[in-house]
Amino acid sequence: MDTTAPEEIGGEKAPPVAPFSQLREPPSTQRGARTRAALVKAARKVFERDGYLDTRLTDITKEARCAAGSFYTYFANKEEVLAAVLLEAQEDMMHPGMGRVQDTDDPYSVLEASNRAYLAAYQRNAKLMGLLEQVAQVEPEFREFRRRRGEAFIRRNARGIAELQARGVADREVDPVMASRALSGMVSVMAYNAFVLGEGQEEEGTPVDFEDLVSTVTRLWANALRFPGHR
Amino acid sequence: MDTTAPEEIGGEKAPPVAPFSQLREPPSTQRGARTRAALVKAARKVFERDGYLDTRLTDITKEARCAAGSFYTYFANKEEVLAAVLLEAQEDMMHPGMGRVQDTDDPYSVLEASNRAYLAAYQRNAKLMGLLEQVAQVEPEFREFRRRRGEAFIRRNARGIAELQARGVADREVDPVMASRALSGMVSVMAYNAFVLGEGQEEEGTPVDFEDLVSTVTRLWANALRFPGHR
Amino acid sequence: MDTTAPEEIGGEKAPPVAPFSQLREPPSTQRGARTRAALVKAARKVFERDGYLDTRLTDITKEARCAAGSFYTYFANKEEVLAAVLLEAQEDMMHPGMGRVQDTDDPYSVLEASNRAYLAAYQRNAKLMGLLEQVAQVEPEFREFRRRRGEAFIRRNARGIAELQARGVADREVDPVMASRALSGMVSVMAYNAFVLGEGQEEEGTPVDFEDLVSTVTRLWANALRFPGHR
Amino acid sequence: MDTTAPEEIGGEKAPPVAPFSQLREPPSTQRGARTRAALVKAARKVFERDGYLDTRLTDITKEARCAAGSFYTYFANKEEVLAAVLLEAQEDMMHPGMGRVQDTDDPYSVLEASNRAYLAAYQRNAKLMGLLEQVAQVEPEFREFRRRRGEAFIRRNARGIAELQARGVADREVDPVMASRALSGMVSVMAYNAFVLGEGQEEEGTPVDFEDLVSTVTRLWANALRFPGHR
DNA sequence: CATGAATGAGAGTTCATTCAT
DNA sequence: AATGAATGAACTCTCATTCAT
Repeated sequence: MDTTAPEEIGGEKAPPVAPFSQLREPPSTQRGARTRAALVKAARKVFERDGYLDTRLTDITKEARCAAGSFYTYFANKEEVLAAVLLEAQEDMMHPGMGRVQDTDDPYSVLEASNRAYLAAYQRNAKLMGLLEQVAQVEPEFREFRRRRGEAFIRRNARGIAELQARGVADREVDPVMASRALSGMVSVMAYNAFVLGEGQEEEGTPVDFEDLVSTVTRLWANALRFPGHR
Repeated sequence: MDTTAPEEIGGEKAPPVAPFSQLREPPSTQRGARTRAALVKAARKVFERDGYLDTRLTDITKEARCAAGSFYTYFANKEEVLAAVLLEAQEDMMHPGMGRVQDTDDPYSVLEASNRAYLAAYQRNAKLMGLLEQVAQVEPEFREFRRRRGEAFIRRNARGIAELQARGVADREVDPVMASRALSGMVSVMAYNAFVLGEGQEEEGTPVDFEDLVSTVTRLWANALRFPGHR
Repeated sequence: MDTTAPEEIGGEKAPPVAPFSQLREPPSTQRGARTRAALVKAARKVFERDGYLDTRLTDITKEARCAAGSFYTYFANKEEVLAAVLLEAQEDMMHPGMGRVQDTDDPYSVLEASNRAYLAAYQRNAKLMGLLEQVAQVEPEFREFRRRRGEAFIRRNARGIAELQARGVADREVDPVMASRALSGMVSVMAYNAFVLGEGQEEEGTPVDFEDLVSTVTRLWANALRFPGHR
Repeated sequence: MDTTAPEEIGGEKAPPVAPFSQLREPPSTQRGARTRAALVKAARKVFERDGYLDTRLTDITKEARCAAGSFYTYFANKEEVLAAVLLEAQEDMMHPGMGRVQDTDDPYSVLEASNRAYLAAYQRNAKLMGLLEQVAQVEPEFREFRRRRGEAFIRRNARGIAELQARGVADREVDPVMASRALSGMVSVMAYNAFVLGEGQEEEGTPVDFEDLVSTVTRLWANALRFPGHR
């Protein structure tokens, strides 16, 4: 219930949005490649630490230990480095890689594994996801990026729901796409609240246990689609 | 399933956060009151049009037809006007006022009415909700404000779920608070996607019909809690 | 042979070019007017001293004894101050005001007076004329400004030549406009060489006497049109 | 009336100005010679296209298909390439090569041929002349270069005028040097207006016919010196 | 209370020049 | 000789905030 080709985002279907379509050509020398990599790494670190808006270009170059001007050898502006950062993290974030689900045909287990994988990936990249939410509020290109990422998940889940409906496992009354929007959304809000907002506020809220999260959303999702055979 | 005292936000339980604790005392003269009101109104307009970050203080004073300096007679900074704007809209946004649901005890109808009221309120204040999402990404005080608003809904819905569980109408396996987080979250994402992001993109997506929205989320919510006696 | 309405430049016939169409509205307070005037005055001084390109905006504000930011209260950029400077000097530069030529009908005297007035005005504003030549090489709007200024002189001189031809005083073989282009051009190069380039190089060239200049160009001009009755 | 030794500019009389006194010795290898030539050629192209100021060194190296650093193997800076470009074009610009004027002693025909040759050369090198005007406004060394070039023409024309005066063909009242300054200036302004400014504005002005130009300036020049025997 | 000009710190960006490879 | 990445000084412009009138 969770397998999208990476090109589906910023790829084949829709044309990539501005800052993602690499303008600068990749560095031709090794030294150049090293510097570029250092900048991307530094950018991720600083963005995650200070947020997109509070990051000055010089903070990045300082962190990457290079001159302010060097930044412009590789990127036209803040947006472009961020795009590079996201592109680099994309793989891991889109392919939760849910391990091998025992090839039980049991839909509940598959669903649970899928959710666990999604949530684990979200947690691993929590800082970046928080960053994406922030930038999406501010830069249309990244709003679009976020939308496409979301759509990819919604589409693959809608496909899964439709299959289950065909097999008589899921309620046929609901529209698979609408249901997918709602349930995928449900999972992502939970993830956002737990891993992005939940961080650093252990003092004031309930820290939410990872497995509780998995089982709650899985249970609700299964119920919502009226998986049969519930105890 | 939807009745919170307004003070619950920015009120009794938790102490109000900085920009909401009015520093300035209300203007003493009538003229002052008029100017202040004009500023708040202008601020809402400009914020909704240009976004929080792209709004310059002078845009607000220009819109309010008063001098730049006058702003500081009433507010210390951008955050404070925004707080005033939100406080003013709060009432409508927290008390969806779901009309009189026929005092049928039918939980499904009550749920549906509640969702309809929530979604309608969200739609009415869509611009402002979008604004809130934006500021929450940028100003901690508003992140807190948003959290409290969310918590209020979650708490009242958790209470409703617990009641239904007590009456044997809802699945007793799920934790009422966790379930409320998940389902309330589900509804709010749908609202955000439909009314905040959905605007102005009628061309590229499915505009989503309001009643479809209501029935989908209600159906999924009811299923998730395993309301009995489905048609 | 020398009377143009000031509006003829940047006026009625052709619409004014960008930096001349004052964007900023004039300051409403007296203090504002004072600051603006100080900036224009300072700008002229610095421009004439350092040239357009080597002038930093802060040089101007420093000279005007105001903060860097204040500049932008009145002008959008360097071009706009320069436009203000030129506009202010325009009057004097376009209306040489050749004194009262004895109403002798003597065309030679009239011509001579006209040339003397033109050259005197050029000399008075030599620095500014040099500046104009510089900017015209760099900013199309000012190239256009220079062109219009030139055209104004050419047109009025062409009119004068045509009249003299009608009265039988000037050679009827030449085209009045072409002749005016050539002869007006001749006078302006001489002025440029003498007053703009001639300055500060007294050591290396012949400083050229003002009256020699007047009589040379007048004589050549008269000859070129074959004024009769030469001694 | 038009024969100057090439050394007269940047040559014998006055010592050559900085960027013209070749610092670098000519490249020793063939490969070096090729690169240098490519750079000069590229520089001329880019300068003429973008103007001196808007040309970045990398634009030149890019056009020449060589690395940024290679530039400094041959030139110390922008000025120096430009000097090289001008030096290369100099020959053609100084020796209009007016064909063989039938050795009629007819001064009018000689004058006309001379003017035609001058104007044709100007037209051939119009872009470069425009460039020279631009740089002269910005770099003293090129102002000096332009001055010397002008002086060369003025001197040879002054000599011509003096001869005609001696032969009784030209008005003896005028000072040959002053007259030459004025009349040579007249021709060069006309050329500048027609060939440098006139380009690309065919739509808005009279494109000026080449032969009209020749005959107008020749006629006015002859008149100004009072050549006898006018029809 | 209202006004609107004045302030000035701070950010992004460019590009000639250097230099290790 | 050639390469092309690295450098960093310099400059413009923005806007929240103050304050004299």
